[in-house]
Amino acid sequence: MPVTIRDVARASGVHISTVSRTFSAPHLVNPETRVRVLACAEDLGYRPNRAARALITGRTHNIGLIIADIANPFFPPLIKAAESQARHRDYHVFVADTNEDAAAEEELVHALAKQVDGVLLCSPRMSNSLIEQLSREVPLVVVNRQLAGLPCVLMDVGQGARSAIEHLAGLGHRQMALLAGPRGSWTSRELRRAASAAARAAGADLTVLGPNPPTETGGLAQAEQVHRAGVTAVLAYNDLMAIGLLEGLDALGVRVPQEISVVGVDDISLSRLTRPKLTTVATPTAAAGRTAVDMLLQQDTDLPRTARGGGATVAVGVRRTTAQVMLQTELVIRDSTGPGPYAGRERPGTAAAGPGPHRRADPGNPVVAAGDVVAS
Amino acid sequence: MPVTIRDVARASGVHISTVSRTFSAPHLVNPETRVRVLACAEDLGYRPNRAARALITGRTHNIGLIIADIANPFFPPLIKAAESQARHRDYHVFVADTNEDAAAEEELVHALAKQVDGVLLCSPRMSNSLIEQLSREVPLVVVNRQLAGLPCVLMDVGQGARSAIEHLAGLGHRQMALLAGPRGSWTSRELRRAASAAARAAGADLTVLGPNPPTETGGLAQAEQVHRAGVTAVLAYNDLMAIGLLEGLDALGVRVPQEISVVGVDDISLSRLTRPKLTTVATPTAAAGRTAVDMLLQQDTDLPRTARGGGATVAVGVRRTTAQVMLQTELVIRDSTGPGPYAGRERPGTAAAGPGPHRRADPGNPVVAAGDVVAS
DNA sequence: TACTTCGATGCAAAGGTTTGCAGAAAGATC
DNA sequence: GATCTTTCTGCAAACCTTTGCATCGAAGTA
Repeated sequence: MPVTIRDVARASGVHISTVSRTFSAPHLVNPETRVRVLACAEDLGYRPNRAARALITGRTHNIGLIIADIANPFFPPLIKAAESQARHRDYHVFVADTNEDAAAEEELVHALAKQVDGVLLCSPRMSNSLIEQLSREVPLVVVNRQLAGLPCVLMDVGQGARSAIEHLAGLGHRQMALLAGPRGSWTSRELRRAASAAARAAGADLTVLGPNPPTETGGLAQAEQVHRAGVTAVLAYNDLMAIGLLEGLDALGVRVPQEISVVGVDDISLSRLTRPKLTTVATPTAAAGRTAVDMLLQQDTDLPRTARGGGATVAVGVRRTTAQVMLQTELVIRDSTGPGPYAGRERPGTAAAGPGPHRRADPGNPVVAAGDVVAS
Repeated sequence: MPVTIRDVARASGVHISTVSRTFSAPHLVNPETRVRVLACAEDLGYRPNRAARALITGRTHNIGLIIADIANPFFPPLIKAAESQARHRDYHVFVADTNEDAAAEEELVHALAKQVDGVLLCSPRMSNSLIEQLSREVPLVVVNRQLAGLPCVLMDVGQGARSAIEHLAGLGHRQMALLAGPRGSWTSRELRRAASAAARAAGADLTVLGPNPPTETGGLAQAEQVHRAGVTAVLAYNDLMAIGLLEGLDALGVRVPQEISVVGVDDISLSRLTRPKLTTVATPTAAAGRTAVDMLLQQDTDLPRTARGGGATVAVGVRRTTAQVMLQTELVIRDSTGPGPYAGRERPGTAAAGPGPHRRADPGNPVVAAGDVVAS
């Protein structure tokens, strides 16, 4: 029933190899023949069987996309961008969800390895060493994790945290809390590192609460803790947690931003819809998706998959380019942050943020810190 | 470099066919041999090549999932459920996003057809006839669209709309509006049909506004229109639009629910977070995802794909079961609906909804309306 | 002992495509 | 007119599995 290359060949009176070339190397076939073949193919509704093609070329034209949680609104823009970028290059995307589980992650990489040309690992929860190990099984691009020797797409949440803390300090806050993210998250560590340093520089105290699940519930559950800690400003690991916190504080009768200021990270579309609207560190998720796909496909064209032909395939030192791309973030000031108890009594050296809300700019050009590494 | 079945065969001193059987028909191989082979396979890190297997068995063990818009929070729970159900059965899910575009939908079905065993078409925007035509190319299960002769998973939004309208009428509303969804949406038509009938029965007027894009922006853009229409209650195509509408009304200084009551559809997690919290018709999205996968895989085991062997494969009338599953919805009353101008002056026959908010019950058992159809 | 049965394994074809190589026909060069 | 190119097409092997059939040895039966 399914129409194969053979049917087309028969219908157009040429050999199957000519049909094959009509599609994969058109310049090698006579224009007249080509149009005839194409007409027949169109007519019969022929579509090349990708499995068969994959078998011989070693390329499936699929890429895997492993993410922690589709339900987190942070990811869909990334997925959409990755998908559309992939589609442009005639690739398809396999999306898989790990439910924030490191074990599921490993399992999925294995399962995907043989049926994709590469995997995008987004916000992994696995250990670095495990990721490195898996990268020997299938080409990997890692998003939101820095890993020497592997291509990474990073968002500069450190800079974002710094801006957020400076913004808060500028508003006169001295007692702050950081709602940490899940264990195993590079972003969370990065956030914590940068926020601590920035707080110290601004002469403010920073209490770290967590780790927490990166969800509304995670934020909600910490509301009381935050309240008891006596802080006047909070930076949350992501917007979802910030929103949960907003909920929880509201339930406790704590007013935002009058009593406590809240800052999120990600700038998901939801953050414009809460009351008060959320001040947040915008991360360029779509750009990250696009960039990651590009890097994977780049890497992929570098190293040909099938070593057919001649006997002992002497591995002459495959050259793997492992660029690391750092994408910029930006603080978007809305209504969930306001003056703290020390407002007006600012310390010198802490830059006061301008009064008007920043509008989020274009994702901007990636700051590329490329490095070449020669692997075996 | 990649380890094949041949490597395992060599290492364990048996023929490749024995290795193959060790995995696909273990009962046919001697237990001792089996453990030896398995040990070698484990040792070498062998994973069967799914492309090669697909080529001969005709099954890819992948399924395609085509949805209108991943960024719509309605879909992620469906995707997660589908994925986890598929994984249980050793299947993987290809997720693709059409950006609400009917043409992209068709294109994607074609592209996916050859590399999946079946496709889940969620909330399609294509015409019925096109869907039917595509279903001859690849097994299809349709979600949120009723189509004779094809397996469908439906949510009873009609019932939901009825409950919503009755709830509003019970609160004393007589002038209502329906914010329609996108063109081509079965759900939107269904909603409109049921809401109109229910409004008529309750002696209320129902103005239909739309079609609209099913997004916050779509709802926001209609706020002024709604205001001008002089209605006191609105049923929106989905929660996202309802939330956008909430925004827009707020901007116009219209208070919800004091001046206008708003009801959404879907019960996305966000609807608990808006102020006021959204009254909405909960749809069993996760159950829909699970059910759809089950139906697809069921259908798939029914009709063997490859007709190898014996000469003319006389099609003796393949029996296609085309069950249609209708899942129940439920009205969840929160804070965005309140008394209308006719409160207290209720007409007999309109059941007043209880005051306490309904808690959403378990997804419940599907109401199955199964039918057997003999196709060629 | 001769014959059947049965369980385990090997053999080889098949699935749809790509691709190096070879052959043919046509055109160019001398 | 012979030789060399060039352009196009055909041939057949290869990719990695699965699977119907054949084989073979051992156990069971008469």
